Amino acid sequence: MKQLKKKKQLPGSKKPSAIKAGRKDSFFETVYDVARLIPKGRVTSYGAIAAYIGTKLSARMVGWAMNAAGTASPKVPAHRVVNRNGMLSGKHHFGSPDMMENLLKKEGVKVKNDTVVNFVTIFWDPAVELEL
DNA sequence: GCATTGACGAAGG
DNA sequence: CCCTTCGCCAATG
Repeated sequence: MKQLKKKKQLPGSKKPSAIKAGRKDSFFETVYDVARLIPKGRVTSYGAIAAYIGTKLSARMVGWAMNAAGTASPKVPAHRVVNRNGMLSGKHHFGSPDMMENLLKKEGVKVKNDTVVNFVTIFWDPAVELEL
């Protein structure tokens, strides 16, 4: 990422993060909860979780939460979460780049070239499955 | 305290 | 159709 100081972040852009009022206290815990609900052999995308939570405009935060997920008490199945292309973007964060693929394959998810083959078929959308 | 980054996503050129 | 840029929000340097 080059990011040559394109626009500089505007000072004071701190908006009240209205995250699922009444759900979890932390935005992260909400993400963990949803991630843990992902059935075995199924995968979802960061955007799907973000949309379910309500922060679809900030799918990045979901990925960020996943980063902290590694330190969560029950390990969050972050390996079932991929980007909208079905690509295992966060495989480098599992300690080993092969671990994520291995885990997915173990659950019956076919991974080819760092990408979930039948991603569309096994895609698990919390907004649909859970029907908030 | 400001600048940069980050496991994304959608839109524009 | 591929690549670049912007947006969002939080954390880190």
